[in-house]
Amino acid sequence: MIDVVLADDHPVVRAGLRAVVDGQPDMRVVHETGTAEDLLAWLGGGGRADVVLLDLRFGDAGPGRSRLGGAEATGTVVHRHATPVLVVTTYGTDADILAAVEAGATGYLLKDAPTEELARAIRSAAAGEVILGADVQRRLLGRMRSPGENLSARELEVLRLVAAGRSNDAIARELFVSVATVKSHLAHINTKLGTQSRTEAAAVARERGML
Amino acid sequence: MIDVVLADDHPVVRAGLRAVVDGQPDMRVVHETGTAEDLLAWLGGGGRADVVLLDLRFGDAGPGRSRLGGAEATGTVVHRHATPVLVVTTYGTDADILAAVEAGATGYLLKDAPTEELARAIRSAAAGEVILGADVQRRLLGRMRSPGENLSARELEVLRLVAAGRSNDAIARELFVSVATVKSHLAHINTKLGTQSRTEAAAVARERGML
DNA sequence: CGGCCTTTCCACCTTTCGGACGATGCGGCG
DNA sequence: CGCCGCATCGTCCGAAAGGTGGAAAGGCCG
Repeated sequence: MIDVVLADDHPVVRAGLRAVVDGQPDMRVVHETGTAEDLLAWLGGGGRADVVLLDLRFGDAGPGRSRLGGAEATGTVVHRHATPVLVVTTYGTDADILAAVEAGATGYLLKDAPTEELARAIRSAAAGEVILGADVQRRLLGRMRSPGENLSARELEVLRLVAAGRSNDAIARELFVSVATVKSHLAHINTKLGTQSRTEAAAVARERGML
Repeated sequence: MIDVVLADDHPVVRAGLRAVVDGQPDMRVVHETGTAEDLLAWLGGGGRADVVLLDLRFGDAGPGRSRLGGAEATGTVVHRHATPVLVVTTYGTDADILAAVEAGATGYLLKDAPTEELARAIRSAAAGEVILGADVQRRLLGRMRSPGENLSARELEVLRLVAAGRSNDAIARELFVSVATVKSHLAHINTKLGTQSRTEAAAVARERGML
């Protein structure tokens, strides 16, 4: 019997996952939670499971912004509690997937996956195998081919502000550097992304999920 | 007994909605579908329901792009089949909400709404009442207050290209007008949105879901 | 240690944008 | 009919952004 923990901030989705899991003869839901903190608290308090299903987007919409992201939670669960994490999320942007995989997620599925695929993935995850959905694999490959992610931390920071619509001057003031530096970073960004302008860089960044 | 039809392309979410509905003593699921075409075919083929729960985002992720959007489906169901539609979707951008409300949706809920709220909304919708989730109401108000959507069709077209990273020159060539015209539109856009630059306008446009 | 990358900055120059005018023609509306 | 909003073009000018070509300081790694 596979013990499954559900961690998703959408009650409806949680109910759906529960329905799928309960519909399988060889698995059951042992805990259900809507926040990452809850999940870690339960695991820290003696709870144990064979696999954790979690949504990468925790507290994304509400005004009480990100307290604990899904990626961090994944890392903690995998490393501290030695429990495989199967990430089940709605929108699989490249950045999300990469973050999850880097955090040590055992699998990554989109919510529009059929229920049989989900059940199969849970069994694989419980067995310790790494499984990525077909969609996800395609996206990962596409990402690898594209010349992405060479950006340094600073450059990414600049890019984020550019995408937010700030001017070079505003960015310079915000980062406590000179305008020349911002322009320099931006020049590198444009080179690395193969773009011609700040706006195009912002568009490409969004497309690739680097926001 | 309230007869409910589920229309959502995510099997997991569908299972969740079914679990919620089946958990209520006064309602039941009479049909379940993953595409808008299916939904319309079922209704057209003699099926009837007291309320339709549907996801605005149909066929959004896959490569086989949008065939029939949730908004169009909503309009058809409401007007042709005189059946109330309760939109239940993940991300409630202003544009989505507006589209749904304009299409005649009876209600609009985010998927992170608690199950009781969902059940209440279904009852209200079946009774013909218009109900918007608390989150949604807040967003709509915020939208109304903000000086948005005064943009003309042409301006919006320009804005879209700007957000895609095109230069004025490229936009001019793409729209078969002169650069002066593009600049003129952009000037109006910046005035209407209260922005200072193309990049900022693009950022604001994304934030407000005008993409 | 000597490259290599990152981050910071500079100067000079060209291109692009944005603001501030104005002008035309078109279509709707009272 | 005049007025207004929209779309289309124009000019002039200053500001912002981007390209080129540097340079210096610090970190990392073989």
